[in-house]
Amino acid sequence: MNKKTAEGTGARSGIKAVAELAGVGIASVSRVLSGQPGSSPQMTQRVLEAARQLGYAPNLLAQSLRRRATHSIGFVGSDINNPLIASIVSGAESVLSVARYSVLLTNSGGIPSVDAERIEVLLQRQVDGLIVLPALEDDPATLAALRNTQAPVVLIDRTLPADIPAHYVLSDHYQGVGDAGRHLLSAGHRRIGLVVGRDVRPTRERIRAVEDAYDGFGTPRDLVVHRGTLSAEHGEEALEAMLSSETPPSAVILGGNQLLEGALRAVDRRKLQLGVDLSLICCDDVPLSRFHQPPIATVMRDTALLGKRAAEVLLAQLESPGKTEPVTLPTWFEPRQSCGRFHPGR
Amino acid sequence: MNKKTAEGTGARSGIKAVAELAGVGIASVSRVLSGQPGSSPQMTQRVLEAARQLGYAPNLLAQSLRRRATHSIGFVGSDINNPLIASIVSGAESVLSVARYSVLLTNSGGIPSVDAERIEVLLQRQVDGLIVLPALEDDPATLAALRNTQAPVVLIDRTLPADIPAHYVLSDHYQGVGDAGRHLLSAGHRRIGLVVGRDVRPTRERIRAVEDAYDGFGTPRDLVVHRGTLSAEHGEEALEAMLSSETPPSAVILGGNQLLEGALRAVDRRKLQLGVDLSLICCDDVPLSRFHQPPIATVMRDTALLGKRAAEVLLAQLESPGKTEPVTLPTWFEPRQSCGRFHPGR
DNA sequence: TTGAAAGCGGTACCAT
DNA sequence: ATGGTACCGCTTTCAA
Repeated sequence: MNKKTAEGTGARSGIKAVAELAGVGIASVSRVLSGQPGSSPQMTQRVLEAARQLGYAPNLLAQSLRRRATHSIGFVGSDINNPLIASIVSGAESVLSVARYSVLLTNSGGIPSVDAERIEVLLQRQVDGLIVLPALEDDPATLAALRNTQAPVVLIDRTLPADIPAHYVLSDHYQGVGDAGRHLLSAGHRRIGLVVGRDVRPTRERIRAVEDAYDGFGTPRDLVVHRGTLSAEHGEEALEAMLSSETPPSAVILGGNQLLEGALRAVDRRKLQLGVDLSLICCDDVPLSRFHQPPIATVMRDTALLGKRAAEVLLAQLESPGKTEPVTLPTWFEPRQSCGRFHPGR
Repeated sequence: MNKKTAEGTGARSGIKAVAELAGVGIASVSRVLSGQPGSSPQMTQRVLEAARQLGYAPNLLAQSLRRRATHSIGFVGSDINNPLIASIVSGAESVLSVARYSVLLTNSGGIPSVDAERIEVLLQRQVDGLIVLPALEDDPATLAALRNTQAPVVLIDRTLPADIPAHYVLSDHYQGVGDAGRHLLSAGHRRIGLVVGRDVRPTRERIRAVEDAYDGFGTPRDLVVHRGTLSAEHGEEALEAMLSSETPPSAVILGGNQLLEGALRAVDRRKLQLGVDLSLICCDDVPLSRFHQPPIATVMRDTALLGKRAAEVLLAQLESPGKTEPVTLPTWFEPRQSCGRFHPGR
């Protein structure tokens, strides 16, 4: 298929080689290739032809250095293995890639110091912007790293001190978990367990939501909060702990999808029947949970949308910087058999 | 906490500013900061102090341009939402990040032309290497893109024409699926359905494995192969099609984890009891599948390891280029209730 | 040991 | 419309 001689010898040729072959100046080549106006049709032809012959491909590194823009953004999350995070990344990537931005992905493993370190590296790589899901909202190193840049930063499901110039895309956990709580209370549950992660916005909102639900029922806040990491292991531990207490809760809300697997292990071991012996509600969808026996009631949200919105906010800032209002996306409660049927208050 | 004056004014200062503040030459700063030998203790001190004061952070773009190495690698996959891919990425990222490499992540959506395009962009960004999971093994554009570089390329679960210089990390699908097939055959199944994706290595190996299993039993190859994408939708379609045929298979092997959800929809709709009315085996683990009622038999593999090995092979090539033998990682069959109990051949 | 200067591969200003 | 050239921020001879 080689028309001429050295077509596609490997993308080694630079703009200089193209200029030589075309017998024109370097500046002209740059103009034509970057689609700037002010080139005669002949010039355009010659350059394009030469570039094609040499199989020229621009060195984006050099271009970025000179233009002071890399057309790349950094994503810092805890763990891409979490389908929640994966979905967010995926959503963000989809809108960024149509805008021709590349994504630098980093996993911090949920370790605050790693968050900070990774943010620093990404900034050194001169990313144009950052989408961050930090493990903590008040880690000094992370905050320092974030303060250390002019590049726009979008946070997902976290709120940072006001002195950090950042943009926010949040989920309305309060609504979904509130509905879940009210559902349980009107089903007669009076002692509800809530498994949560670290003290970040979703955790606070979920607790507040259930507390307010109790208040709305004029019932004492008999809420059992279990804190830890949002892992399957913690899900198991948390359920074990709650269920073996003197006065175990009759319903449990899991504040994270990863908890479900562990929770089910504990439930299985104790041969409890979900929806009968214990009501269970999970926050965030898990692939097969609606096919579980019984199906697992879930507080849903569109996680891909979370990533998309974050990317959109970021792109908008890249266009024209400025302050923005937080974007809040809905969550909703989907009752399923695992949270049982109504039965009169005890 | 600001010791001196302008400490941390934003990472705007370059190596030049450091040199000026320290009252030394630029070259010396570079030497000290990049840890090269041949600097007096005083020089080292002065430079370090100046850098600290200015909150200097290197511009990795400039460094990469000059060094002709970016310390970054590109990952091209179909869809990070697939927990399988997510796990691979995660595994790769974990070993790359300890080697201080950054990862550029791209989703192709399983579209061959997008694969090619994304590979091209990553190469223009001068990634030092590539880990690729292309949708097809013979897409001309993708192959051309891959041929277009000196950078080492590692393929996962794909084999390319011999003229492409690439390295391979593969799964031994033949073993796991073979065991699954033999399990079904000895349980008395004679007509087995196999749902697969496009014509890539895993698909071929799985078909071959079941065929050989039939042969090993001296039984006619009564295999029903259904081809399509590896989506939940296709899983549903495939099962609908197979189950509504005149002579439906009594057992089905799903050649991809995403198929399971769809398959379960079809099974539920028909009120079939898995392990009794129909035996089902899924390739690759799905989070809750072992908690399903009944638990889903699965052909397992360590997907994170797949990513780790790929990264290791890549790093080794970056150290010292050369040809390598394909790395093959095991798969194994885990029988569970969904594939029923033994019952005599019909 | 140290620093001046020549690039890396582009972009963009400025004069022609 | 075109091309020379300074420069982006850093590394790396090379000479002092």
